[in-house]
Amino acid sequence: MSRPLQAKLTTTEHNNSGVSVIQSQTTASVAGLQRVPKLLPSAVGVLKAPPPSSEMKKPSAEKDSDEYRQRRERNNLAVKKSRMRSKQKAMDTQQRVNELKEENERLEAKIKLLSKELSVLKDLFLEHAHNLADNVQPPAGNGGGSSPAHNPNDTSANGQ
Amino acid sequence: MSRPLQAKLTTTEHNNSGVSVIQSQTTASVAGLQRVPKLLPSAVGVLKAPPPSSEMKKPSAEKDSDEYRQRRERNNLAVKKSRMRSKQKAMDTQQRVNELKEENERLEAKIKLLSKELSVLKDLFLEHAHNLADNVQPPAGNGGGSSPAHNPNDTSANGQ
DNA sequence: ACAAATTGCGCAATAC
DNA sequence: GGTATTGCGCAATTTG
Repeated sequence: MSRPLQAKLTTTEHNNSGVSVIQSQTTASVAGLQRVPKLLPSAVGVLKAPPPSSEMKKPSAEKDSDEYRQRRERNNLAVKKSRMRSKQKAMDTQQRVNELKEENERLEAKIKLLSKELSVLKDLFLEHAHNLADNVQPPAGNGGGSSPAHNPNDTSANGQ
Repeated sequence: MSRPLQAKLTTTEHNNSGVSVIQSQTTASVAGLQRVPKLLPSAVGVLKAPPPSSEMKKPSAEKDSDEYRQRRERNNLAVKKSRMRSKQKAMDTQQRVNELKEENERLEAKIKLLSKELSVLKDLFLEHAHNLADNVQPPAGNGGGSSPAHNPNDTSANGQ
């Protein structure tokens, strides 16, 4: 029953319509507290001593304090900034994904092209090789039988 | 007054590990109630018509309402969910970037390899072509002089 | 009209 | 002693 309601117009800026969220806040804050801080092992050790006495460290004053208000405002600013950055970063990352995707396609296309070129050259090579083989073959005692059969072996399986 | 404190364990989900940070809690809640200015920013824009009468749409009741509380809780849940997703998405995107980057490197390496292969083949080709030219050249009146000299021209600059 | 999903915002705890 | 981050709840808005 210390401070019913009146803390609203303390601020010197933004909105502050008449709407009040008094108790809901309570609830909220309670919920907030509920959650345990992640770190500090010390807390763990402390969880056994629920100080029944002295519930609130900063009961009334403190929030009226000019200083408090100032700090809050500063923090709010920082928060805003931080969130903006965060959002920006997310967008940048997304952008990066798009760029990389494009680049990827480009590279893939190039690979395709090179592969094709390569296969053409290889074929040409084989052909020539065969021709050469046929020509080089000394027709020793050639009895009319022609055996141009060049073994149709593998085309050098492109392993990769 | 209406709803002192007790709203914490109403929910049936989330953590609530045994660990408790009692006093900070109190402080927090107090702080929460204390300040009220967090209402609608819309009000800011509405600065032209500050309805003196009927300040708050939901003055007292409404928040006590079981229904209100229920709605809030549901929304809180939804918010949490949404935020989780958002965060997850961000992480996924980042992951995607990494994957794409890797893929990119792979592709780039492959391109390098293929290029090399290609250039080798091309060189070979040229060489053969020259050899052929030399051979094909009818050595008419071969006087024992051997001229295997095939012009050492360019190695087909690899244009890119 | 309604419920879930998003979004902006402030608070407080914490990390740095 | 300060800013930066993070989780959270509220309320307004958007979306289906």
